[in-house]
Amino acid sequence: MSDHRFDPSQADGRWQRAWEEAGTFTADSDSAKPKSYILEMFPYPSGRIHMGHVRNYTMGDVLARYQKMRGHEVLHPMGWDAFGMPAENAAMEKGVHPGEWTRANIAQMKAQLKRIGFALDWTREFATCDPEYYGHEQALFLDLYEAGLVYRKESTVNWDPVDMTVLANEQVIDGKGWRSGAEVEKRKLNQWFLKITEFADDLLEGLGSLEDWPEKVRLMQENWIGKSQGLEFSFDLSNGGKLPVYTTRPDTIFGASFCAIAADHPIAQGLGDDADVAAFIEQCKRGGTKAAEVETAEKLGYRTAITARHPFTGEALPVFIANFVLMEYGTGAVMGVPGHDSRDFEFATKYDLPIARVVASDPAQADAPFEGEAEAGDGVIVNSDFLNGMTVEAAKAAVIARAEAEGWGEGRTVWRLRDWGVSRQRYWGTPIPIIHSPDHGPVPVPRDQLPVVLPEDIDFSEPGNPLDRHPTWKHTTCPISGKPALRETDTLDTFVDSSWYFLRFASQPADKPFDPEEVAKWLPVKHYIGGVEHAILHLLYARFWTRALAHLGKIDVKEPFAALFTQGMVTHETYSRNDAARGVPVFFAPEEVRRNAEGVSLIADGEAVDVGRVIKMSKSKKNVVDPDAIIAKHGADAVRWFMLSDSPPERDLPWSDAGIEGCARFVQRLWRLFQAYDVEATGEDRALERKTHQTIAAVAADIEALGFNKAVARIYELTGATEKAAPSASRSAAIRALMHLVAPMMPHLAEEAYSAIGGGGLIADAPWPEVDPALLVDDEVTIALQHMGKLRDTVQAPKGASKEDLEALAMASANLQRSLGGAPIRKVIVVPDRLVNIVT
RNA sequence: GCGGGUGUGGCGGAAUGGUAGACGCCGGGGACUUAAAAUCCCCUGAGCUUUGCUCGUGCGGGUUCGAGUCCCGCCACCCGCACCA
Repeated sequence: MSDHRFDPSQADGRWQRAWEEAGTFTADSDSAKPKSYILEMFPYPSGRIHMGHVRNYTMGDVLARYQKMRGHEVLHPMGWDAFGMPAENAAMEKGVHPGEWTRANIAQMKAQLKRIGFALDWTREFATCDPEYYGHEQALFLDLYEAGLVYRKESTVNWDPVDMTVLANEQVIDGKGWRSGAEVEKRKLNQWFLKITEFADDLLEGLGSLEDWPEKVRLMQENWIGKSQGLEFSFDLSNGGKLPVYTTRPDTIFGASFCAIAADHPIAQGLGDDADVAAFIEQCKRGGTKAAEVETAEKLGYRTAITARHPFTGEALPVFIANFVLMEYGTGAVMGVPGHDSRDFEFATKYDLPIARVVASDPAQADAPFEGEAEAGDGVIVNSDFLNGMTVEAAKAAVIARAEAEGWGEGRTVWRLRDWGVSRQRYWGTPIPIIHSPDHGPVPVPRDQLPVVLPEDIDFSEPGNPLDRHPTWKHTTCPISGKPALRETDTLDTFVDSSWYFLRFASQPADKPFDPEEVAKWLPVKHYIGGVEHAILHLLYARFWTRALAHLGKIDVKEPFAALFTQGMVTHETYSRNDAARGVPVFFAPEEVRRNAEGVSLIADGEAVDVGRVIKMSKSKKNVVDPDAIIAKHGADAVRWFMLSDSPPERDLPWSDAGIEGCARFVQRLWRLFQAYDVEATGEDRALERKTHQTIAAVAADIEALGFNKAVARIYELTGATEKAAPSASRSAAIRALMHLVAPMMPHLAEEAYSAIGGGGLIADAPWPEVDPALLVDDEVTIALQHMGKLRDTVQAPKGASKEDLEALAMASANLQRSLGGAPIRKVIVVPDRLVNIVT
């Protein structure tokens, strides 16, 4: 070793080529080794890799390289979630074809990923916009269709009345269309749905087996599926009709003071001839479809002339049309119990309806007043006839039993989970392989006509769905009658694309979506890593597809991801100035500002800028740092090391220039230490040997638990200890161990050093160092000496010393004796190898 | 609004109910150098009457010989909410 500095600008590329030429990371399905499938959520090809990707993929990369060192055959693939709205937006704004734009982005991002040196099997790469991929997806869609898991129904969308187009939730800003600024309306369209609810129970049940998923994600999915037991019953109406309602709180039925129905409920629609009712229903249509908007909107109601007869008291309850009742959930109608439901409370207060107490902390509190809000908690039932004195649970059962016995209602399980609407009125997605025949209705496209390929010649100059406007594409013939027919012009939700891509990575036959035998070899994924923002939708949909395919007998796994890890975001502080003229902040990028002793100033004019909070990197706040620039400056290993250091992986990682510079310094520091490797050195250093073996074991445990920041800290410690040690065989062994320990994290540096000492072959192919268990335990420990739990002294003791010996050592401490001050000792607590605590 | 999470020095964080602040960054002092960079060494939670003591893990209570950790009640911030991916 002669170079004084490690030069990533030439080493990075050299080793990346070496791995590629050797096929080091190409997964061999036929290998006899144990298999590990390591997967990170594949990226949307937005154009540039961002730090969030780098963090996500670095974590997966460390696991993949580590598992390989541990003798596993590793599958670590990469591909592109390539359909979606940004490509269409680019088409509208810049006049580029979505396909061209996407392909160019993929090429650019792939080159970026390669420069970071990830251990990826690029032979399995694909993009979801490849006709081959989405053709197989169409076949799977038809499989589900034929199995009765696909159907069509009306559903509400955000409608922009000016642009005459359907808007995504993110395109609705404050209830207005993002381009037109027009107030968005709710509109009904016929759309395709997947019957995810058919698997609701199984999806819920399956959560219990996912032990290596974060508890919080399982909880979120559980709440999302939202299994609830309740009562469905019908009110007799004053107009002779019936009103079926569903409630999860039948125990509070004596507290009901009104009924509320959705604006699109048949009864409400039936009253639509009345101008006031029609106007109110119109009003309810305004605003977007987002849950957060619907639920924070002011509760509005229209009191109809109809009343509902209470099944027990016979009282006539007013029936309202209300904007907070959703037709999609339950029966689209509720009984309002203001005392014990916060929405009902707000509504009753506004419309001056009675608020009765039917649950109290104890029977003596039966007439306690409410303190400005509903009480949804547990208690005993009061003011409720035959339910009085029961617990909430018992009363629920009693009401359901009574309703069933008397035949006016029955217990029912209701799910919050709704069927998955997969129709999108857009171009850049998988065409839904259905033909609408004038004689036979919707008919599947015959399998031999798949894939239904998107037309290339499209026009984005007008709003609306380009597929629908295309002059010829949708015109075809009915597969049954041969008569002219129209293609479905909706495309599939891009979540469908990401619901089975992990199966395609495991096997890529040309004639079918995947090979079940290959899938069986690799699945389930051993570690699946991605952002917590996917905790519910993507992960639930992927679990659903896997189940549905297992249900059809196509694969033999139900849960695709054995272990899930959700990593935090990469954040950065923001720099801004308030634009007085427009009253909004103007943001500056990190490279536009300079930080010095006085603070942060704009390079352009030298004047100060406001330093804002540390938040997620985003283009709109300009607080982004481009990985390419950083790699060019510091090398891939420094960036990878930064991604793993300091912050626990599940938490946010604040980017800082000082931090990356520290990492780059550490790369050089290790390089200097590696140069001190001396194969001929002799002599033992027991303490360093111990430290080395303890570190190897601890780093392995930390990596397996994804505690990368802790592994990094251990490596720093061993580095420091090794630097300080005098030359010896033990020191050379420590240096060699360090090369292997950092190999998954700083692979370029590790290869360079390994080759320089003549390690032989690639360190990427070398095994993880062995640990001598005898060296893992220390023979001396530090004992804390406490008085009343306060530290007074510490003392060294042999490991495993007896309680009596430890107590004697404690009593010999002058500091402890001074604290005791001769007070009588009431108790002595001795924790072996830890502490002695004297209680006086 | 509903669901989920997070909170420890100037900063990122560490800590099976048992020595709070490992490790890193920043900062201060020193060495080397004609000088700088690089590198190396030392210090670095606050306070005090400084052999040592007191306070200190978002806030207020509690359990315990002992609480960052367990329990109860708050506060602040972040994420998700079904057409962003």
